[in-house]
Amino acid sequence: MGEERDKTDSGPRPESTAGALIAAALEIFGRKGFDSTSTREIAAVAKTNIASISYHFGGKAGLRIACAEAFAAHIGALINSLTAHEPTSPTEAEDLLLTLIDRLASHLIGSAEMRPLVAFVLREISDGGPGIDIIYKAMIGPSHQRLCRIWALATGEDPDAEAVKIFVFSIIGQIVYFRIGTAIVTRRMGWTDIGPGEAAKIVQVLKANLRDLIAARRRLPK
Amino acid sequence: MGEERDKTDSGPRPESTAGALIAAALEIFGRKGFDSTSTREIAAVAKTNIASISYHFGGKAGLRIACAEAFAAHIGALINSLTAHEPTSPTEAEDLLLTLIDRLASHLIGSAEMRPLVAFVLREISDGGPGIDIIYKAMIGPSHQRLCRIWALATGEDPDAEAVKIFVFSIIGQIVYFRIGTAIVTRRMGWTDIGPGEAAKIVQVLKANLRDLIAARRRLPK
DNA sequence: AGAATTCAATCAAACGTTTGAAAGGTCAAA
DNA sequence: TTTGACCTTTCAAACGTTTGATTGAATTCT
Repeated sequence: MGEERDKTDSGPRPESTAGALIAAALEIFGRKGFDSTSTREIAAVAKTNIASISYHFGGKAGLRIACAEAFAAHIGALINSLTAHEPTSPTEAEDLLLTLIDRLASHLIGSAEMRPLVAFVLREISDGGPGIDIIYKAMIGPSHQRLCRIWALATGEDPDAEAVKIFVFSIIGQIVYFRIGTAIVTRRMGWTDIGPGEAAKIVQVLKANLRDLIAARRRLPK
Repeated sequence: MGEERDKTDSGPRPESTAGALIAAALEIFGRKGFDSTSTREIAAVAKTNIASISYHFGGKAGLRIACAEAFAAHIGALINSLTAHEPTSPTEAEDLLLTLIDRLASHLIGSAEMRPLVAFVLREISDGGPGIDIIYKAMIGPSHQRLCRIWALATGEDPDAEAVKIFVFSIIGQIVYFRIGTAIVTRRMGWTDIGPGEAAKIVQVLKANLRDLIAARRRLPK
């Protein structure tokens, strides 16, 4: 029973061997994919022995799940911090919506700190990996539901309507694509990469889009 | 100990070994990723010997590039067929824009025929594979540039403006996400998968979004 | 016949995992 | 305080399997 976690620190711990393995695996899994990552490379980056992976996580697959759990734990606090305030009026909901999209996009696109975590999650999703379940429950499910509620309050639509759910996904899709298709975007834009400066320009466009969409829906009577 | 193969078959199409390998690789690469796909599985699906891959394409990496080229050739005709008509007025541009998004989204999300091709391309993009160059030149570059032109005509903005380019990517991102995040979307929506029926609902939302965004931009004076 | 292609068999390298021993820590008994 | 048994953790080495690629003979086509 060698399971222990440090509650004072957020994210994977670089101190213990298990924490170092999770941190290393999270980064390499995200960058190269699960199958393309060898246990030897993970152990080397974590500065430990290969056998530690089997010892602590039962194997490579177990380490993958531990990475998803570590991400969920790390992102949980961030989600909760954004869930503190609940809007009561449509205008308040609109402001909150714009703020949330700003934060979400900045973290997803621009943040260098979040880059490995985001890469891991996106790869897990597009690969249909076993981490989807954990990630969905910890992050996507609650976030999407909440965004639907706020959007419904802002526009007067039904938060449980199919079209509203799809719409919220389309907004998220706008953001996610700039991470997935970074190689394409940078090439077309003439950028070398998407740093904070480029991310700011993108966020500006996405916020303008959302503003226009809210205005268009608000104009329609219930 | 072998099974006889009738070469004088009257099968549906007499496919060459190279063609069968490309078709098989395209499908498996798209579904499982390049590294996770073994040459043995490709050869088995293509009903040929492993050595054929090295013989025809010089190796696994060569087959990957051949897949990208095959996709580019296949998609080139489709792109050209949509590029036939050039709009002259803003309203004409708006109609064309909506039509193009409809076609693009239907092919990307709903089409069962295109599914393997789309999966391969998206994986190549997110993996930063060597096929990006071919795919960009054959499909993404021309398409994006053209969409920028049409959008600019519809709204009176500058087709070379940075914000316009980013905006067009955001529209594409809306579509792509429903392919990338199919596992997430179906789970939240309570669907089993995204077939033609679900795709139609999504396209409807995306077209409404685009309509609203055009109206909002059009309203602003030049 | 001669070139082009496909085949079974085989190669070295890399893979994830396992092994048994060594190292580190804890704690009750001496 | 010292001792020694016990448990956890780390380590080098090796395991069997699978990988992409290659070989030379067999087959097919021109």
